[in-house]
Amino acid sequence: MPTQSTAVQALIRKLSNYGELSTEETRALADAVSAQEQIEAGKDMVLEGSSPTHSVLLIEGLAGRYNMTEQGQTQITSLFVAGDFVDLQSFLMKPMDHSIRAISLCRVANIPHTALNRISEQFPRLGRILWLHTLVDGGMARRWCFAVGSMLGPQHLAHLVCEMYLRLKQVGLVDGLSFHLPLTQARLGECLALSVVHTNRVMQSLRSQSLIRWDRDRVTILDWERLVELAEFDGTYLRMPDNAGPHVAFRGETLSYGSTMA
Amino acid sequence: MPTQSTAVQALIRKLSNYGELSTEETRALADAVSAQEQIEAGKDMVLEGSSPTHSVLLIEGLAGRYNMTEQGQTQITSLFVAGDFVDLQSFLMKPMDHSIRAISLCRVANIPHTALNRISEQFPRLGRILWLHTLVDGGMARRWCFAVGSMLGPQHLAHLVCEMYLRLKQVGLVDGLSFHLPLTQARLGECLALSVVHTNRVMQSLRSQSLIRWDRDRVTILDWERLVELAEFDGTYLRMPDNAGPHVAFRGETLSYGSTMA
DNA sequence: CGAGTATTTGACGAAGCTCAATACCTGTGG
DNA sequence: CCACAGGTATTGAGCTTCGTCAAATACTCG
Repeated sequence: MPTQSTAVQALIRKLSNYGELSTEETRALADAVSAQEQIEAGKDMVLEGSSPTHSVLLIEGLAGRYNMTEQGQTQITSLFVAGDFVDLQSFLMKPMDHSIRAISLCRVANIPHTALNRISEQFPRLGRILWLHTLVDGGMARRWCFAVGSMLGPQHLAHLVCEMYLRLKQVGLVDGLSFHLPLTQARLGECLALSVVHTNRVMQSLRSQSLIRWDRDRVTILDWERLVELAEFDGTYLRMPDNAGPHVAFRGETLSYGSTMA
Repeated sequence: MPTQSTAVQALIRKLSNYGELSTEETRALADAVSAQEQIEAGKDMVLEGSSPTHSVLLIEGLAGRYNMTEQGQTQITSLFVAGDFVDLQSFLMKPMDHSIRAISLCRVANIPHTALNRISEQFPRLGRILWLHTLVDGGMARRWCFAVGSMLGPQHLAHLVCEMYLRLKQVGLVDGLSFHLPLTQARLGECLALSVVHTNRVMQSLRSQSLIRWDRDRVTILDWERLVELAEFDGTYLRMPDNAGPHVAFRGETLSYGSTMA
């Protein structure tokens, strides 16, 4: 039986990317995390218009942030993997202006906003780290927007695969150049702002160029270098401490998150 | 000669949307704001790849956050108006993963990150308000992404006009249903992810429906109700304290930003 | 007036959408 | 084991939105 500690471990791993955590800080977080819950694939875990009293931490599974037009067209604006806070911003900003849905079966834990309030008062440095977490989330949203607006189908898909590879690698969920990504072509189209039919054709394009294999839930990168080149991928915006990709070039001298905190 | 106090006033007005500021907090901010600078239209004020030591406050003018593809195609992902912090996130997150350009002649002031650090330690509540400011910025980026991904030209332009109207109204820069917006069709196309030619045709579409007038730098809304309807516009994501539009419906019971702070 | 920029128009091509049909895959009950 | 149901992937055909190229028009400033 997975215990609460699994949730805390995921959270600690995520946050310590942005700064070391003391024993007291770790304990404070551990005390704040609720028991885990399961959420079925396709069910919403946070609803647009609601004013949450706690934030949701994703322990396992794939989730997505989305908005819908009145005709029911869905646009996914972020994907979340294990270790991600899916709605930390709801701590300070309510009501929700989007919903969050479990794409595969998810395990989540909650942290009450009262606890976040206490933690960030008592441990200002940890509060900073939480702030930074929301900033990285915002930076990823801007990059997603850039991709949706300026890339054609194949480039965009290549970009998404690069991003998901690095994010999953960071949390230890890749196997060589292969990883589990339970996105149907319909969901993928909602990420790329493409119809299902065209998503299928875009995927065939990358397959025929021997860039990726995508079989059911399993994605395999066949040529990382060419994939990065096609995507014009630069992972700076992911704010990862190590250059996680096999050959990824990060621009900029040194990655210095929160240098004013040092 | 506009003095430094102009900058502080704009900043105070902006931040007090999210919470009242005490005299001490106001003074701390005033002490932190530098003298003003001018930045010519078309010049960058913050560069991708750089690691700023201060954040830039826009006092007057129009600025835009953008990314460019290798072939030089530009995507604007945010617009900034008077009173906006254009890169508050660089306080904690460096290096920049995008640039910010003056679209018209801009007046700006700087706040050193060392000062932000001191302020947020000394006045935790004000620190929270700054955090919230970055969250609202992130929320606007997600909405922009939604719009780019899911709206056709005319609806998207209508949405942009609705947003800019409310944001400019909030800082007192509208005259009835008319406002100054120095965006050429080329720049507008970079916002909407459309070519200049098509942007022109989209604009003619809204004009021929008698929804807007857009003459040089001046935009006039001719029928707010129908414009909102076309755009499916819901201003919740702007987090404005009052329902600023002539007839805008905000969804959600009460706008409660930072309710955990109360 | 003349240069430079911004807007507008026309014609044609490319990217992507919709509709419709077909194939495939997986789990269920008989 | 098979048949079936429901979801997912794939293909083709015709259409829409939007891009590119090229040219003409208008506006602004010196």
